[in-house]
Amino acid sequence: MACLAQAPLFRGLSPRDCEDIASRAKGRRLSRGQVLFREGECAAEVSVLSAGRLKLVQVSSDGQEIIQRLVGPGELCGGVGLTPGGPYQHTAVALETSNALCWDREGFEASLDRWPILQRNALRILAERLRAAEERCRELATAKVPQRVAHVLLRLVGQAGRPEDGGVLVALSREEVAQMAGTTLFTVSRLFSQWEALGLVRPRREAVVVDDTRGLLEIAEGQSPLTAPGRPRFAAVS
Amino acid sequence: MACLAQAPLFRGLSPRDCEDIASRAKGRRLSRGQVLFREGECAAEVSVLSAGRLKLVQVSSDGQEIIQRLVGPGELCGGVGLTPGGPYQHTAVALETSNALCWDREGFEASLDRWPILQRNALRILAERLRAAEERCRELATAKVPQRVAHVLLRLVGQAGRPEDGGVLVALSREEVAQMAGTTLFTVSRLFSQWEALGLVRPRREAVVVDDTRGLLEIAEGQSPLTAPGRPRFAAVS
DNA sequence: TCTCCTGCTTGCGCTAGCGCAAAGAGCAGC
DNA sequence: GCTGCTCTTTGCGCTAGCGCAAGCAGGAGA
Repeated sequence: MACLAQAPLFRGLSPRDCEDIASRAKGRRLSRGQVLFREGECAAEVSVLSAGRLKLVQVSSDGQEIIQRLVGPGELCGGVGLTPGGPYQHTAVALETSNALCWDREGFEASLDRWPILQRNALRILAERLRAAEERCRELATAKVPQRVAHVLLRLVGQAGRPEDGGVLVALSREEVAQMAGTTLFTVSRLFSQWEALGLVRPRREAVVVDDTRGLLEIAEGQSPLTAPGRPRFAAVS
Repeated sequence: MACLAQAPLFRGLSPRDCEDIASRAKGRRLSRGQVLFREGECAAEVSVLSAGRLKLVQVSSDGQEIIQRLVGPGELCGGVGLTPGGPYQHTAVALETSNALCWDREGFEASLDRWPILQRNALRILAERLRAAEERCRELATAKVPQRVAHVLLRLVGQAGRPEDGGVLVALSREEVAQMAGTTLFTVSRLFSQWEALGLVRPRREAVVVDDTRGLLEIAEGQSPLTAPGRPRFAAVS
């Protein structure tokens, strides 16, 4: 339960209050592939992940799946801030064996009222998440595919990387990376192959080892010749 | 000041409290093109628009501008939920003559503490905004350009449309529409021309009149042959 | 009325990236 | 070991949409 005190949601709360709140939660265990909640269902619970990792996916009307976000230990997911009775926005799928603390909506909102810091923290978390989502929009709207994939990889290294002989292993399939970057598994595969030739990454089955973060950063920033082969566009000169 | 009571932020507050809070605000008048705050500046204020319309823009490292959101009367913008001292996420530019009520960050946060409903409302607003941003991500990642432009137009009809002989006039330039849909002004112009031939819209200078909402909806949903000329993709059959 | 300016249209060429199909490569279970 | 399954790679063709440039047009101001 020590992890709870470090969760952004509980920052500033006394350990005693943390424990009080945690004691009201129901613990849920998920093995890889299991679903914590499903997009469109009535949002009955709010959860904080205590161990493991989830992906939050959405599926568009034509059946395309995209990954909106990964959730790691200490992070919040579920029906936060939604209007009562509203549906979950995502389907939460465990990427590995995970544990979650789950409160029913009513109980959680009662806690928000009782500990104002909690509500303040929730506001901060949503604001930060909104910032991230808008940044993603900006990137999808303006950046080329290689830049986006490189950026996704860099985020994943920080968020879900495990050290692996000299590099960092990111345990996601080509398809999942594609679903985070807004492209196809084919294109991701091709990019990985190119980057392997440059010594940036080592492709693995359902994973990739990142060796040269610096190099990926250059691609993500668009400084690499790989992403800016022609002439870059200029602003009008006065 | 009657509009304040209808602003989502103040929902559930007594008129008396509304007035109290409003009296602490500084009123600002903006004429078309003026800037209320600028991306990257220290976020000193929180604002509610009382009249007019703003666009919230971001510019990416390579100079591309995108429009993240429009703000209408009663809507909130500025430094909400940010960590103290953090920067504004957008530049707010008036699309027409506008009035805003502005609180300094400290005063606003004090009000949040004093009226818990206020904080609850802010949470709802951010959650809704997050939902919208994620939907936009999904669309940018999965939908084709004509679908996205049609969808932007439909949103604009509701958000910023003025009735105009039989249709609804949306007063944004091709470029601005492009910046909302993640494409170029050329492509938007071409689409408008096509749609004009179908009787869906009437292009105007720095504006467009939408005549057939239904037709645009079909394009946005991808049911129109215009957006799905080839074979649509299928899920694998068992 | 003429001029200028800014925004819009449209033709043209081009390429990034998609989508398919077929072949390879790990991994599990028998 | 062999078999089958799923994930991945890669060649190939194709087209949506970008980017430019040239010309058009609607307002504002002189």
